[in-house]
Amino acid sequence: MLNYLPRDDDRGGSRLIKDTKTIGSAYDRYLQSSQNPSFSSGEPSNFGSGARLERGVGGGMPGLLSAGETSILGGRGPVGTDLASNGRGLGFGSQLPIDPMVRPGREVLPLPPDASNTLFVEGLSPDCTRREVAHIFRPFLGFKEVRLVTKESKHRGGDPLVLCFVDFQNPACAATALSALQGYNMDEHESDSHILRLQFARYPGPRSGHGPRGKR
DNA sequence: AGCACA
Repeated sequence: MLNYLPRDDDRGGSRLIKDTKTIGSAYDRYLQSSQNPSFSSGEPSNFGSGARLERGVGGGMPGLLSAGETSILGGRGPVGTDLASNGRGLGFGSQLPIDPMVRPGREVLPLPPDASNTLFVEGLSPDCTRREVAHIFRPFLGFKEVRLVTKESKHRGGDPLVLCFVDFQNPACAATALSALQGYNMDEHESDSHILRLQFARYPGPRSGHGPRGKR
């Protein structure tokens, strides 16, 4: 039997990403870079190609934001992305434009030494829901899950503080989301009351780690 | 200005 052979829509390239409208402004720079032809080869817009790769494991819109190509520092330079402003003294990425270990779909990304699979996010409004936070992170490639933690305010009568931990499949994916959403204002018109601050989680733990530690 | 889950 001839099984349905995959249409050459990945080759034809006639199909462009058209769902980009639905994404908010915070993702624009990444969408722009996603449309950059230079890595359109490495990043097949796997909307139609089902049998392609299962890179979009976590989310509904895979491939929109890939952790690989946009150097988390390069795409954005302005304000204190603490990744960039850390100034580790290394020319991030400028040294190795292309690495031999680069595989299609997973380029190397200059990561800070403390990078982990899990992001620690604060600055969420007390009434934000898990679903809402998940919506923010889900478009990012490699997103796995989000866990909200509510802590009581230190001051009496203060609103409880909501923290959250976001798991990704690898530190590169986490770093991309971190860089992209750093300083993201959840309610812009409400003044800068809630601005997201993201870090790598201190103790990523078994849940985000790739198995039991102690590989050897 | 705060880091949980196993």
